[in-house]
Amino acid sequence: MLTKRQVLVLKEIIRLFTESGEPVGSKRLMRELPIHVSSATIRNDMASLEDAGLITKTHSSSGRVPSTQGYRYYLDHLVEPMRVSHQELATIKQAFSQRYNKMDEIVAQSAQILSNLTSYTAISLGPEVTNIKLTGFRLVPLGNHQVMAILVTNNGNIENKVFTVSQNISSDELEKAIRIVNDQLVGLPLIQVAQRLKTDVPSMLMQYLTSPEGFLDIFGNILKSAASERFYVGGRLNLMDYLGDSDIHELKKILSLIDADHGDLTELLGGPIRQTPVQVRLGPELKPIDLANLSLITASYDVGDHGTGMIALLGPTQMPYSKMIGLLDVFREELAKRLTDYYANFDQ
Amino acid sequence: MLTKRQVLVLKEIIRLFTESGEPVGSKRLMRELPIHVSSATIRNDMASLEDAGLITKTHSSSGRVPSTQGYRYYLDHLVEPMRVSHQELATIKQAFSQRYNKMDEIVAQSAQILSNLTSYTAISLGPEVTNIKLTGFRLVPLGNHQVMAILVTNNGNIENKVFTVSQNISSDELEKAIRIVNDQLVGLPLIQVAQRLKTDVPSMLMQYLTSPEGFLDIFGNILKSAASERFYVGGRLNLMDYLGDSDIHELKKILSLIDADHGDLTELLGGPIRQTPVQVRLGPELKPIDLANLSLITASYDVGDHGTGMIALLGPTQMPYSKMIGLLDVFREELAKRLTDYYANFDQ
DNA sequence: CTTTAGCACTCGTTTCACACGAGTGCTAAT
DNA sequence: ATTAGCACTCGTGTGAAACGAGTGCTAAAG
Repeated sequence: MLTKRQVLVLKEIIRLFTESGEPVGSKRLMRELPIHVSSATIRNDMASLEDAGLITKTHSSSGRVPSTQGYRYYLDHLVEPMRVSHQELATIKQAFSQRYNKMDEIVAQSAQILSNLTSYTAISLGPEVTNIKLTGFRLVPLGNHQVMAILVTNNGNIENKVFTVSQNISSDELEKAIRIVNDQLVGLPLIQVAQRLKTDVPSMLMQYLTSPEGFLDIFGNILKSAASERFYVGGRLNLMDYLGDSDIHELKKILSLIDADHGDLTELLGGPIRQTPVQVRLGPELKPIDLANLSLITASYDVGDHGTGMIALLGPTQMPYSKMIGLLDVFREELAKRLTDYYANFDQ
Repeated sequence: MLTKRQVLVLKEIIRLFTESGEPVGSKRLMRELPIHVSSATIRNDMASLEDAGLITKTHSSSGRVPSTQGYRYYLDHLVEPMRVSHQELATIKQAFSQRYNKMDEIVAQSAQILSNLTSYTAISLGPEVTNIKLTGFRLVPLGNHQVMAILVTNNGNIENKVFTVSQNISSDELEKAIRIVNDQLVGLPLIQVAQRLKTDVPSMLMQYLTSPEGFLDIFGNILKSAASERFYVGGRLNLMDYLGDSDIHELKKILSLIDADHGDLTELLGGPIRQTPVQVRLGPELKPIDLANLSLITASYDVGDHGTGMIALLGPTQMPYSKMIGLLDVFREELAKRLTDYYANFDQ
């Protein structure tokens, strides 16, 4: 069990180390601490903290640095989120004040805003309803054997792809096929749509199309990309600022991880989307790779019926957590509000 | 004027420096050169080359390194493009052997392929016809006040955007408006389209739409993005490998330059697209910023009536130019061929 | 006139010794 | 329980010395 003063010392070590980036010694602490005790006393406390594994030395006679466990303890018991200033709140609102035509645009921009605000790297992931439903499907002939397929889902996602069809399918036949899709499949969750695409839909299409395979390919293809998660990353290059000392290979590894869409990033954010408060995960606690010297703050945001999304902030372990946690907490609310507004616009 | 042997020495210095990355000394040259002369003789030649400004020392008693002028001389008078192996050619063809549905996909992939092939950074820019023409315009209502606008141009570009319209415009009115656009504007160069959008088109639309402003906004907006150039970059992160020694700020500067679409990149590639052979520009010769230790190989590719595009390779100054120039020369042909095939598919 | 052997010289790199100082742990006194 | 005092540790910085790859120059040989 830690004494009151030991807790104070730990907090101060974290504060000073975050500010200066240098190991903190007992004399320095004596000057900075609000209480008046000698450096020897502080040294005793520091020894206890080290025994508890909360701080370490960089070498046998250096100042102390918070350990991963030290940060963990701090985050679990000591941090108190800082309130964001009115000014900052205004900046956020201002940044969101554009007009958006697609849900994705808002989510993408939120990563941008958050990275600008913090000078770290932000990752955002659109709200995901457990069962996205199909609300519309269109095929638009563009001439020259080209067709654009458009798929609309109830979470506001609009997916489109251009396909080249081998022979000219008569637009009459297409019309009918599209009508079948819209009559039979609209309103169903995407998972069910995908299922029926393999079972009874082909035979229904058979009546109108001589070879429904091409059509099914197109539909299946675009269905797949509508169902897959999409990440947006803002401030990739900020990594270079706060990862300064570490070597270039490390940097490349992290950038590749972030740029590789799907899969790995989902794991980094902690698996499938679910509602969580603002959470901090430290480098060694992260999967799929141990991001030494980095930590990740994640938070979910809630858009009611339209699902739950995630927003995350990747930065150095020596982050001003108090401030960042407060910021993210406000930010998630703003983002949720902005998305709710967006949906309200054409939902009723 | 350089003697035959001096030229040989220069070539060998460049070759060895490219291979090893270390300054080349007279003894090393004596071993590697095909002719048998003493190191003293070589030293004399090296002194002449240094007087001519083609090589320099890193310090007063080090081996020699090619100077920018030295590389310039080499590139202007000495390089002979290496033939690409059958294997490599096969790799290129193989990489292009997918099915493409959009012209952009081919161009984007070409940057990817080229960067994989070389481990450098590749930039590609789609073929640009001096006067792109409008070949089609569609508006597809998606429900919920949303409309997707699709614009097709004769260079195979397909641009689409989703808009939210304030009040429900009757689809009847829209139909008519679209017909006007298609009847009046299709076949015209985009520049003329943009012009007429400001002059006589509004009054024509007036007959069918009560407030054509919204429509014109949409159309103008999408027209703009169809007309703007688009760059594709492959192997951004390779920069980290070949820029290893240089500092992290340099790296960030270059990455920002590359990631900032439009504008700066056009300048880097040497202004507006035109037909050029494979060209090498060295760091100090580059605009808008002096990319010390880097050099840029550019080449245009020609797709006949469908315009001329650019492809470029950014790498370290110590590149195996002979090989890279040969490669890029073959690559431009392959890319042109691939695009020609693509257009032929629905052009007749 | 060109080439070569020889040699003194330069300068970056590595190694080692040494001093400095910030910081520690421990002990004994308060 | 706190504090003053002190020996000890260890990273950092400095300077001298040894090393070696490479150079420029001179004088002899071809």
